Amino acid sequence: MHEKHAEYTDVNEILKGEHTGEKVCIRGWIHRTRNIGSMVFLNIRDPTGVVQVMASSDSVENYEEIKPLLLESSVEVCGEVAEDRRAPGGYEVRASGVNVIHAAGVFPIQEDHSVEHLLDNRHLWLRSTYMRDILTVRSTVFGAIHEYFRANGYKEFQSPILTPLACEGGSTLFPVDYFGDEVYLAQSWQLYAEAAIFSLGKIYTMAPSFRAEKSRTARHLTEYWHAETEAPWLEFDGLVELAEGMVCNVVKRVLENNREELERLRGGDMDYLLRVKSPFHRITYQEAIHKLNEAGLDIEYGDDFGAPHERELTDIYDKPVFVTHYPQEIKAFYMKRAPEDESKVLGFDLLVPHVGELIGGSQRETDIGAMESRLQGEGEDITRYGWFLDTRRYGSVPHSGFGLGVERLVTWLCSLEHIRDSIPFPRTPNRYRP
RNA sequence: GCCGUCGUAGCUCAGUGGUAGAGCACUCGGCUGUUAACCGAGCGGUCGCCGGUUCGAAUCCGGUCGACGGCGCCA
Repeated sequence: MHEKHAEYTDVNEILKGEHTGEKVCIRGWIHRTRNIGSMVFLNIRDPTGVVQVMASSDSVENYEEIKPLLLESSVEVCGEVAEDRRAPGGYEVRASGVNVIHAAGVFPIQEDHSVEHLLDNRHLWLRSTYMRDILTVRSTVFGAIHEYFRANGYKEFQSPILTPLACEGGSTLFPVDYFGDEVYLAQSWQLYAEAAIFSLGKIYTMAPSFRAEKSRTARHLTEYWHAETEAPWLEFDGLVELAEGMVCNVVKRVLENNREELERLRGGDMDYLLRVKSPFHRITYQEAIHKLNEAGLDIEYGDDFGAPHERELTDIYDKPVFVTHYPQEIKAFYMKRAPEDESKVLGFDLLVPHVGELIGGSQRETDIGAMESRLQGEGEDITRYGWFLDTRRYGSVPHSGFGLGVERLVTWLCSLEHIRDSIPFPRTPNRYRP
């Protein structure tokens, strides 16, 4: 046993050659181990990287204690850093002391693993380089979204998670027993936000949203983080610019802060991300239908896009693409009609490769009569929207907002096969554990 | 909700009607420069579950449960 050390060195500093020849102490977990008689090699992982430690029966007094250590045991190691081409990464720590913090049991995750096994052991799989890289990018994404809105004068506003009403007719809600009454887990912040802009002005949030749809796809979660914004006096063109600016800021920040992680996750293909700068492509729904028909897909004006249509549109363009001016029949009741053509709405979707719809937004309808007839047309009980309709009764102003699926953003940035890896503990129709 | 694939050792899988297999992990032994170390030995099973066909079922049939992949719906 050696004495406690006040300072520990990050593994990545050793791998950058910053401590060669010095005595350092590191602490972390055994990532891999190789034992050849009276010498053992321990690859030690900390949050910054993995470095090889060499310990022999001559160099450490408790060699017999460390020789049988299993993967993921936690240790402190002190020793001299040496540059050595035989070591993975080119550097190793030649141990003079190894302090066993905890000798782990047999770790359930081995080299061979299935998707199912990794999901069952998600709490342990978080330790993988893969998950660490994604969650590091995710942290930057959350920070960049907060930063963008605050830098543009937006205040953060919170709405309730337990709510008595739906936001959009079609979506399915998770019911919750509220002392005998039925309430629901929120699927959007928007309706409450539309009440708050009259007080705070420009606002945003990042909060969980819940959808009880049994969507079995690589881009749906039942619980996801929803970045939403709402602003008074903001009209459609300004809204599109706001969305574009936000995405650009996130891309800029992850490229600045997480270049290494992104290169590992994207297999070195960074060209696409480096292209993501203003302006994005902007086409109308009508133009999109035309493009799709030209490309040989069978879709008529008035149909909503399916996965193949979104895929084709994102393939055509080399950057994210805004699709605007959808027919009002296929969009939500709260979207404002386009003044030049009442059959269309001032709404947009931002489409990106692989994940499809990243953001949906609109200028909001302010005509209370139009909203009421629209809700009735969808079979909604208008009395449940009483308080919300008050936002159109007392000093109504033009306003706009959008919602972004944060996990879809992370999935897109990291080029993930499935959205479940963009969140630490994914909730999907078939899975709510661990 | 619809379509499809798969459930065999702790993990990844092979096994198409006749005594349950391999690699890895783990345990023991060997090895002073390993790179997913290597060599030898050992441990390890209600073949998802229920029923049926058969002299005999991991294998064929029916049902059921679970997971995964895709579509639809959405962010």
